[in-house]
Amino acid sequence: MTDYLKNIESLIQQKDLYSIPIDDFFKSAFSVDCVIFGYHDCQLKVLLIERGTEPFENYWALPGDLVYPNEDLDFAASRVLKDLTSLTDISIRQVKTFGKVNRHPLGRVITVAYTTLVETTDLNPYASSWAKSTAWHSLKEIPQLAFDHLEILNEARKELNSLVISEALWSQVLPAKFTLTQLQEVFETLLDKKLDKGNFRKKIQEYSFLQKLEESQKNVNHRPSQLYSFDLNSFNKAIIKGFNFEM
Amino acid sequence: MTDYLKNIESLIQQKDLYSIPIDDFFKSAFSVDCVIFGYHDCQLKVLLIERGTEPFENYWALPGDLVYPNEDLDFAASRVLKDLTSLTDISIRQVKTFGKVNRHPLGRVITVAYTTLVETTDLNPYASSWAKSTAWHSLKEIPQLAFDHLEILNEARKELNSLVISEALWSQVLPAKFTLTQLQEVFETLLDKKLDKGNFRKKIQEYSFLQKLEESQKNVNHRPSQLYSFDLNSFNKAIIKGFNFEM
DNA sequence: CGTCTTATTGTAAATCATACAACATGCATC
DNA sequence: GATGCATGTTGTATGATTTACAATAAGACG
Repeated sequence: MTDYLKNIESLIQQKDLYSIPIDDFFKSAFSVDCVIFGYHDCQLKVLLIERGTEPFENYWALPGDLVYPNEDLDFAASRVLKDLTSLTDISIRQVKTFGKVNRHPLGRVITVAYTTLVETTDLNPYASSWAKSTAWHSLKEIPQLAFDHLEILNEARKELNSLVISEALWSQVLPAKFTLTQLQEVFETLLDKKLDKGNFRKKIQEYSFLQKLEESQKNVNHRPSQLYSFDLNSFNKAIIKGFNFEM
Repeated sequence: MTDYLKNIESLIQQKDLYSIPIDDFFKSAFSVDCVIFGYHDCQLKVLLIERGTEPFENYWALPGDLVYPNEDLDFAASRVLKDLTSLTDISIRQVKTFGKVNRHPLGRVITVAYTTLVETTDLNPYASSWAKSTAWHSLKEIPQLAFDHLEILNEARKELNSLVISEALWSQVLPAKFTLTQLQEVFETLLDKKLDKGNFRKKIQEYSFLQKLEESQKNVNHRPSQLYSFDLNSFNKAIIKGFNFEM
């Protein structure tokens, strides 16, 4: 028995569970599953992989992975995202942990769900060796998913709206210079409702994190729109002030 | 190698991590830690245990436990609560999962934090065999805590306010028949601010989950107050309708 | 220049939040 | 029983915010 397991043994003993062999506790693993939402052109999709191995071979699933022994949980989520999409510096947030006993047919695996929002065209997702393919799926046409991934997806979708606001995830799907109409479209897509143009502008501009640029749109066959950029510093200050914002 | 581990091996192979020995993945465990807030008489406290064993012997810590091999995660949280307080039928909610590599000195242990709110006097918490003592601590006087438990406590405190509203946790700290003043006191304690009596009443009564009873207070040396009860059915209906409520 | 399209600003009405006051009611005391 | 006390309960005036909708602005294009 390794030193490591001896340590673990002392852990177990703390809990007065002498009747359960120590090995039984450490026959378990944890994984991360990523719900990567993609936005493009007023459409919201989610990135799924097609599994190439059992269990659930040929099923679609959320991209995920076991967590490395020496890897922080949050880091593992960023790694899965990066391996799949090559995107870094993307804010990815924990949603919830799923831990039913039988959620994985091969053993006890609890999984921590993470979610984020990216621009669909920012990336060429590629299938890793054990996935047959990857594809963006409209949220209205989700195929049957492996494991409890449909439940995970639904929880993440619920979480998305608040993250878009509280974490400014919207800034990840807009170009560095954007118009207020583009910004409004992102909100409308995510909230799945029309917003009044005038009211949206009044409200959003009360917050200081929108920086009016000297520039405006070019080559459009109508009145060109003022361009704005996202000021992360002001946004963080606003968060500290305790900042409350609904649409 | 057991069948179980063979299964796990196929799990690992899916991830193309042949360079990492399978055993390394399964030298990890997961636990639940419970942030049990206690309310009584306009005071908010948290239930801590004093550790009787290493690591962190003699430190105060959140009550927690490893998750049994055949136990759902949510169930484990209820079990910890029940073992410690004998309370059942209490709504306990997941807060967040903490998974830094070195958060536990003895090995890789990720922990899922849960939180709830109970009436302090509803229970006599008793120390289990590996805890020297348990006690309610005021949130203003938290001793040094074991592990990353201070961080967990702070996250749970942030979550508490929204749960009090969205999950009606307040109903767990009031008697079956209560006055609006009592209800207001719960909100004031949790939000840590005074609320206007008239406005509070107007707002809270717009929601249908407060049921006016035929009864009123007895034996008080002032005008007796109308008693109300909590109607869980209406509350659930309100939630389905998508229900938004701030104080 | 006139028309098209979208951007931007304005405004009236309705709704909601806030602060504060008035009144009600049972108990205690005289 | 009349009076005062303490808290419960209801009302209202004010201002802030939201909402719906309209008016105007500005560049493209013929």
